[in-house]
Amino acid sequence: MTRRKEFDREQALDAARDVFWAQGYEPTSIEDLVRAMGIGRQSLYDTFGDKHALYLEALRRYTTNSVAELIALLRREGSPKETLALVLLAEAALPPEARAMGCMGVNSICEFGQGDSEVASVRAANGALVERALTELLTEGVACGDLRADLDVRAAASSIQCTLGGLKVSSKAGAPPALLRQIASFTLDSLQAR
Amino acid sequence: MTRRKEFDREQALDAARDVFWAQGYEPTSIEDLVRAMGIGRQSLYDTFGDKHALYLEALRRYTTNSVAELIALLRREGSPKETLALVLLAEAALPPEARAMGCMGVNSICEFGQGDSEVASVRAANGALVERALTELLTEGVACGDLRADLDVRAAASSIQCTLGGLKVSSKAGAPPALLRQIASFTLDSLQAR
DNA sequence: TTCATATTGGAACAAACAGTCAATAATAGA
DNA sequence: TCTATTATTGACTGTTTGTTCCAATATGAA
Repeated sequence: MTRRKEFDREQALDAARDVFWAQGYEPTSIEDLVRAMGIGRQSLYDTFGDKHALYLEALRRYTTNSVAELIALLRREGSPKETLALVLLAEAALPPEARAMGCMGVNSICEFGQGDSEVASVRAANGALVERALTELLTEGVACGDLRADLDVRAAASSIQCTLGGLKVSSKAGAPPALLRQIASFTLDSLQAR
Repeated sequence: MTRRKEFDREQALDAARDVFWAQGYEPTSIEDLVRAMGIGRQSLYDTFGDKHALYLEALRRYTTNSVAELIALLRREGSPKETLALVLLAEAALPPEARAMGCMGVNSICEFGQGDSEVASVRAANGALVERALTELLTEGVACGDLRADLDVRAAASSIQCTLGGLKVSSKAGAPPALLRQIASFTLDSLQAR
C-alpha cells in the first residue's frame, strides 16, 4: 500500500548517536546528522521528529546499550574481585579514539544539567540499574571474602559509580592509560581486605 | 590622551565566566554575553577579541580562582584528615544553584575534549597544581599518622582528584547532598588507618 | 580650544541554523 | 493498470549566529 524506507532506522540512529556522542547536542547541526546518517533532511524529520527528539532517542539507545553491557559484565561468571577489576580497568583498555569521546551520559549531564527533564529521566533510570547491579556484586564479594567484611556496600556502590564517572572525565581530558589504571587499582585496593 | 572605558574589565569578565559556566560555550550567544556583562557588542570585541578568546580568558579566570581556593584549603592549618574531609565534603555543602552549575573545568572537558589545545592546556597546568598540593597533604597525613602508613600517596592523589571530578558530575546530575556526603565519607574512610 | 585617539551603540553583514513545503518517485492493494 | 499512500529530494523559510562597519561621542595631551 506504500513505498518502503530506503534506509535502516536503527542503523541511522546509531550514526546519529555517534555524532551526538562525539560533538554534543548544540554543536551538532542537522547537516552533520543527515550526512552521517546517510538520509535526507525530510526523512530525518519524518522518522525522528525533530533534533531534540532524535537526541533523546539516541541518548536512550546509548544508555540502554552501555548499561546493558556494564550489567552483563557485572553479572558474569568469576570472582567479584576480578569482575570489579575488569569494570574499573575497562576505560584504560579502550583505544584512544574511544577515550576521547568520553561517556555520552556524562557529556549530557555537563551539557544539560537538570535543565532538560526528559534527558534527566533517561539517565536517572539507568543510573539506578547500575547501582543495583553494583550493590549485588559487592554484596557477593563481601560474602565470599573477596572484599572487606566491614564494607558499607551501599556507600561503596555509590562511590564506585562516582569514580567511574570521574574516570570517564579524566580519560576524555587526556589522562594516559597508565594513570587511569593507577586510579582503578587504588580504588580496587581500598575495597579489599588488608 | 584618550577616552576611558565605562565599564570594569574584571567585572565584565566575571559576568562572562558565569554565563559560560552555566550554559557552556556553544549555547551561549554574544547577545547573552553583552546582556550579562552590561556592555556593548563592539566593546566586547575591542576588549576581549572574539567569543573564543573571551571564553578562554573566562576559563582561565575560573580555574585560577577555584584552584587557588582549593589549594588555600589544602594548605590551611589543621589536621590533614580534617582538611581532606572539608575538601571532599565541600560539594555537598554548596547551595543547589551552585551544585547545578557543576565545575566549569569539567564542563569544558566534556564540551571540548582534547579538540581545543588552548582549552586543554589551561586545564593541564592547573590540574598539576592541585595534584601537587594534594600529594603534599597526603604525605603530611601519612607522616602524622592520620592516614594509612602504607598509602600510595601518588595514586591516592590521582584517585582523589578523579573522585572530586565524579562528585562534580554527580552533583550536577542532581544527586542529593546526602549521597554526596556518603561518597565523600567512604572515600575519606578508605584513606585512613583501620 | 583643538587635535588625535578610544569608546560606544546601532545598523548591517554573510553564513549557518532548525525546520517546512511541494513536487517527484516508489510501492502495495484494488 | 490505476489509485492511494508513503518516501525522497531539493529548494526555500524566517531566524539567529558571530563579526564588522560606521558615525557619534567622550577624553586627555598639546
